[in-house]
Amino acid sequence: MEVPNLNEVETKRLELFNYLKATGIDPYGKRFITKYNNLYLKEHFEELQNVEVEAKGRIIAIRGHGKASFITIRDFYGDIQLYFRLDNLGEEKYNFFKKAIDIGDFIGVKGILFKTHTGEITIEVKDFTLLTKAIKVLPEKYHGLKDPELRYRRRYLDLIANRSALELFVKRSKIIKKIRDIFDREGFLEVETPMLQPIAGGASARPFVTYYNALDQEMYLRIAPELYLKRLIVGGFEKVYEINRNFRNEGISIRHNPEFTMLEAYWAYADYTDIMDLVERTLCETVTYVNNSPKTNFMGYEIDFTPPFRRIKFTHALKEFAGVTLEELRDLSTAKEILNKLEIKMDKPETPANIINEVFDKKVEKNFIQPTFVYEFPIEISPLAKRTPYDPHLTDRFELFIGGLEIANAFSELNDPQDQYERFYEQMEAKKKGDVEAQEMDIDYIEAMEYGLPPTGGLGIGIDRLVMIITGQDSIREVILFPQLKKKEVNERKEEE
RNA sequence: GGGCCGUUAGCUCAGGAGGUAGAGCACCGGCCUUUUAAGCCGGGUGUCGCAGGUUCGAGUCCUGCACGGCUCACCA
Repeated sequence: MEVPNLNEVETKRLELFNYLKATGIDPYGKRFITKYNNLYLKEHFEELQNVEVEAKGRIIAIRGHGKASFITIRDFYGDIQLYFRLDNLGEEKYNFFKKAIDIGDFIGVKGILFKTHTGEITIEVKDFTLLTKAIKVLPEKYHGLKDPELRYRRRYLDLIANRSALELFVKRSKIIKKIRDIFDREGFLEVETPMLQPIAGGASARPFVTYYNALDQEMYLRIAPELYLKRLIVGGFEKVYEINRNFRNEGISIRHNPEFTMLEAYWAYADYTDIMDLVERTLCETVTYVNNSPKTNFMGYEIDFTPPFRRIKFTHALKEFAGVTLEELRDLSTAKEILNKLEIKMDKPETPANIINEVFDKKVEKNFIQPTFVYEFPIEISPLAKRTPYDPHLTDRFELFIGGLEIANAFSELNDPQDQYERFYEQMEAKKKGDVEAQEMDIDYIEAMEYGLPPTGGLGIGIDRLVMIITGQDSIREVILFPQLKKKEVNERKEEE
């Protein structure tokens, strides 16, 4: 039998647990579906007062008074107080409670709903049943669970001890549900495309590599669904979207998790200006829905999602915050002087693409606190976007920044297969020169495009970051239930025969 | 990967300048039939992250390692 490492308290509970089993009481109980949840009982007190009701939940506090006790139980919807009296339960049952029931256990009760002298809605319990016995001790009730490592590794404890954590993830669900509702309403169809891809395309990032035994080939966890979704547009879908995970084999930080949730959407016959309007109304409606206001607080800023968002050309943003022009950055010798002046160190090859990226990342992005569309991105860093009609060095592409974070990326999709081939070719050249994030040639995708990709507007929204901003969280780990942590044996068990 | 900081009881934390490890909650025993961070009396339950080193003596000083946080790099 396997015996966990337990402290003295836990050992005693385990003995109790064995005693319960021996005396025919199942410490793991059975079904106990109640008509009302704890919140409902409280909200409908007027009509349920003096009525016999049932309630269930985990015990989070016990306040004993000798021959009576107050217990607080918690279900998903809320807490409710229970009043256990020796007179009501009888000696045997009350003593069983005193002896065998602890904080952390799940119980089900039946009793009369009333209000105490201090105004607390309470169930005067006539009978109770043990639903599940807890062996481990819950974190402390007042200070909660603070240790970030424990909170992330054992998120269930965080959810129990810190009600705000649970509420935050409920809010995350609501945000995603609302976005789905809006896209559905707008006529988009939700689809699923491969997570395992033979070529990791659609973004510039290092992929996770895995191996598929049956096919005897390397596969990649997707870094984006983009190229598959556009194949669907070739196939005749007009409005599709996908909300799911992307995987990027890169550093973890306060705003990066290696697996993160992305919304991608494609809208045939539209362009990036249509997408801009779609993003504006989607975000404003979503924020208003979950916050009861189009405003949020993030990193000490009040952010207002009321349309229209600020719109600024990429070149103007470069000029305004870095004091440089695209032409200067495209000229290698001028660019080097600028990098020096701006005190930017380049680790990557000093190509125009990398230099433009670097200057924009370091000097420009962080300035956009209120929702801001930066549009007409340079061609060098936009290998999948359609060229701007009046300037072949720019693309019909925008990124949306909020709170200094990149939240969305969108463009009129490049649908010229010849041009796409050349752009992929340039990416391959960059890769040969050591750019590990450069994109791969995807001939199969080119071929799809040769059958005709109609003019299409495409969009990607980083859902985790959006949730951070809407819920006011500084760290992406706070909005991901199980953020990526390094492996650690946190719960070693000693083996026994 | 670099820098800084952290790791002490189940949880939240304190441990001056090296001298037998502390508090609150939780838990155990006693009292208490409307409390709610219930209260009162008594009880400390510990591999001080791990491994070395210095020292008569290390939670404390030194080195290495592990994990975490922040940050830089990386990441559109």
